[in-house]
Amino acid sequence: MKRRSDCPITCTLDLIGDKWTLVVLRDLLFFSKTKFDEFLESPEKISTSVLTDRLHRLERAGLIEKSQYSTHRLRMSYLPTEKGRALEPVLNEIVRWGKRNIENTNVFQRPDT
Amino acid sequence: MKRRSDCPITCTLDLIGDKWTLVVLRDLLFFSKTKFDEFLESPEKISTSVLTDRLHRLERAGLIEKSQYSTHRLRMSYLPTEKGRALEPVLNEIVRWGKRNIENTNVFQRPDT
DNA sequence: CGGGATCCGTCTTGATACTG
DNA sequence: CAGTATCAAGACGGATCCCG
Repeated sequence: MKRRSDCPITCTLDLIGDKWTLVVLRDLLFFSKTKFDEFLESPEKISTSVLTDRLHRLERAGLIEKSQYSTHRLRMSYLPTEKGRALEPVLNEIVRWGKRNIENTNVFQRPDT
Repeated sequence: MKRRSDCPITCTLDLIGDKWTLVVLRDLLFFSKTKFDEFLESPEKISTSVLTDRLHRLERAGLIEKSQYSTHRLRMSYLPTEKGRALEPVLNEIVRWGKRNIENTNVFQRPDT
């Protein structure tokens, strides 16, 4: 989606404000996933086309960096940039809210939740 | 979207993780908008059908409450519940990130940004 | 007239199957 | 392993309709 206004909330949401993107970011930031297959394994069952799309968007937005970590066979890894890691507080607040306001969410073992 | 897992992030996103919902929440929490028309006036130009849908979802999720504020003529107002107001920290973190990491976002005068 | 609901064409997203 | 191609499903925008 194109930029819709100059509001910092709207602009941020235009980059990351959809469910699949945030699931990918969770996997990157909280579970340190880096490979295509690892993202596919998450319980939400993202499909390959959506995953490809979201990884591209995140890369274009400068939130992750793609690199080949093996010379023969293409083995890609996706790592959050500084800018991407700066989203952790946002994710943390979402976790806090979710745990307090939604029943039956799991324990989710991670630092400052 | 139905609940996809027991992850607190995913569950939260299933409720509020789309751009229009969060724009409406911004208007509710930061700009104290309460009336249908006020939401329509925002620069993002939400359409009436989408607005109707999001207000319903937020109401069903228990994040806002609808009430009639005038006896004759139906004049509705939408107010955040306790649970809805608890999302402020999430929005605040989004604002912080947006202002730091996206060019040309506006000043957005609100408390703890 | 305020406050929506509904319909419809279009644009976007997603699930699967298949490939370099 | 890391995607693309294809096609189906769903979300959106705008107009119009409806009801008190």
